[in-house]
Amino acid sequence: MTSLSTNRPPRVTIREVAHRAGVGIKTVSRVVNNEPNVAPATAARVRAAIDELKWEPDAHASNLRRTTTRTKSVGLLLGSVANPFSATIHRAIEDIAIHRDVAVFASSLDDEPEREIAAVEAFVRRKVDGLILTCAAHSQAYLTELVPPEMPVVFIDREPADFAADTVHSDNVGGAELATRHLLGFGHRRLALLIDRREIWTARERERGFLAALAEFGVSADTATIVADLSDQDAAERAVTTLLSVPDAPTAIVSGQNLITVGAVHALRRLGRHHDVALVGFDDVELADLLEPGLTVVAQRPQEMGRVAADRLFASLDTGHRLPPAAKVIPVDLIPRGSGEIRP
Amino acid sequence: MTSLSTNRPPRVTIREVAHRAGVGIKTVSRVVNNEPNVAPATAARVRAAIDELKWEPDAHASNLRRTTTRTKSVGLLLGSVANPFSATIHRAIEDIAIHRDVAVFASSLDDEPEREIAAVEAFVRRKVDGLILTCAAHSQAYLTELVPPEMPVVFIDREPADFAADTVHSDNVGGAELATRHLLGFGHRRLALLIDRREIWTARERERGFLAALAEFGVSADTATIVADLSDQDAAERAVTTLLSVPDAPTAIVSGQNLITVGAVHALRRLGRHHDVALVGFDDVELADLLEPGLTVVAQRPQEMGRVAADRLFASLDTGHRLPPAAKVIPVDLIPRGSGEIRP
DNA sequence: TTGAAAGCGATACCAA
DNA sequence: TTGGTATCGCTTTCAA
Repeated sequence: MTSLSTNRPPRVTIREVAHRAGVGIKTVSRVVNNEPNVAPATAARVRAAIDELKWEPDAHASNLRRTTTRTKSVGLLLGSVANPFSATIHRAIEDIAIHRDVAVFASSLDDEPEREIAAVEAFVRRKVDGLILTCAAHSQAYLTELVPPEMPVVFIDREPADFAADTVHSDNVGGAELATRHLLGFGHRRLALLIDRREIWTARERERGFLAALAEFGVSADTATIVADLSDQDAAERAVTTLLSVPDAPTAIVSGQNLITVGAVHALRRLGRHHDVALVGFDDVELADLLEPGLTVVAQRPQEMGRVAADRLFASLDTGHRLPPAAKVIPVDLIPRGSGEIRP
Repeated sequence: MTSLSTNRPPRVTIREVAHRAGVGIKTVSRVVNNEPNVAPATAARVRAAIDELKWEPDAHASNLRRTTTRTKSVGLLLGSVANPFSATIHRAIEDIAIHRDVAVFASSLDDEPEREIAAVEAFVRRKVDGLILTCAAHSQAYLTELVPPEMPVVFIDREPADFAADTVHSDNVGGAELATRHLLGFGHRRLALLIDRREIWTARERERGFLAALAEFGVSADTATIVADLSDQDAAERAVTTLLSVPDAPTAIVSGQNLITVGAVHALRRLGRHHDVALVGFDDVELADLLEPGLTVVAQRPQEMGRVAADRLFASLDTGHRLPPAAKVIPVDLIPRGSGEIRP
């Protein structure tokens, strides 16, 4: 083998454009970067030359010398891109980003703390302009040294610890209260709560709301069963099966998350108890209205969450630095469809 | 405001590392790029200097001069990141990419041709290493001039036109045949097919399969109703309502896509015909097994599709050039759950 | 309003 | 096995 032919395609450079337009390269640079002090006629000639030559500025070359470099990309950390809740957030963010010609990197964490850090590292290394993250780790202190001080960060769905930044999340306490109060209002006194691992902030918040509603109705927490550590559908299904097999079993269930809800519905159906045990799920699921009975849920607004988070991120990006951290709480909506209106 | 302070952090450069290690910069370059011809002792000294100075090579500077530049990112074009089918593909690809430290950009096209081209442009401009795309445009000829000749491209879910590259898709014709044959086997003779716009390749393929099965059973295509241009749930719901309002209405429905299936189920329920009109959907949907009757579907294997597509992309990337285009057809699975086993 | 010259931080080539 | 030097394509600086 002799000619290892670099085969580099004959790139069009700024120099050729400048020559074609009969100006200096600095003037071409001014035009493409919308800098002031270019005569309209000159700018027009330059633009014509750019079009004729089909020149595209080389991003690497620009960013090399530039002080404030933008990759026009953002990093998004989610539970899983395959989870409908996360996917809806993702789409909402993409819809805002695309208007600004910003591309979105997404990464699935599966609630594993190490993956959160690895993903942040990976995105920072790729020099994303900003980060939107659903945190999985116990503390976000690591962000202080990992993320450049001017890079905007927005937390979505969960509040961070040891790191101050914008946060957007559902009214978890209020939503769980609403669900629980709804069941209590229908006469239930033996309730169960099914939640994910307590390391997860939303699980803790929803538990707080559940307990607050019980207290409000003067129902002792001792009469309630709380099953935690339910991180997938199968675990939830097994938990409900066990739950209902004991004497004085709960007559109503609050599910703390969409996967748990689906698992619970499966269990109730298999046991033939779906017309008998009340169920309210946190977060809506597809086809919930077509089940028999319809599935009552406290619906979140993932699209709104994504939109608000993206707006906030771009606001920081526009001002050129992080805005003072603010927290935005998104309301939830109780949707009665049948399963939550069953009496004990 | 006075000091617009560039605030550029004092960057560590390769020069300082070379000085510290007592070598030339080219030797440092050799070490970080694992090039041959470096004495082990020298390499060790260089590595020590890199660690001490915490030097990280500047990606922009490297990529500027480098001929074969890798950003360790790939672009993924999907129907919508919020559609469960697309989202599952996305996740499968991410799971493979992450092992190679490759990040994934995703873009939702909503089946709009212009967005396909815009998304490809956006990704090429960001110098992704490869592209996986569900095409929405009529022709992919544009890729020839838009995409660098060595950049690997894999089509997923749909076959491209006017551009040869790897393709991964379901057995659409076979799947539609399977669904239709299933209904014909239960005695149905007046069938309806609900599909998306015929510009979409999968819609055309599934129509072919539907017609083939009819022919196989000696049923004239004239007795069948084909409703096309159904691109969302509402349209499907309306179509089914209209469909069943005429005399000699179809007794069985084949739905060509997940959104259409959900719309059809809604219509049947609203009309109270769900125990009466048979339905087989293409592509599985969440909770399908808990409906009454259960929803019979021809399930696709989105996870397998994503995995195969990603494997193929990385195989091309590993060899350093596009592999000869190959087509991989992924099997589908008929899952009988009740709605497809209703007799006329 | 304009442009010439001096980098930016790495890689490529070639001589030592 | 090494390292000097010429780039890479653009932004910055500064003088015209």
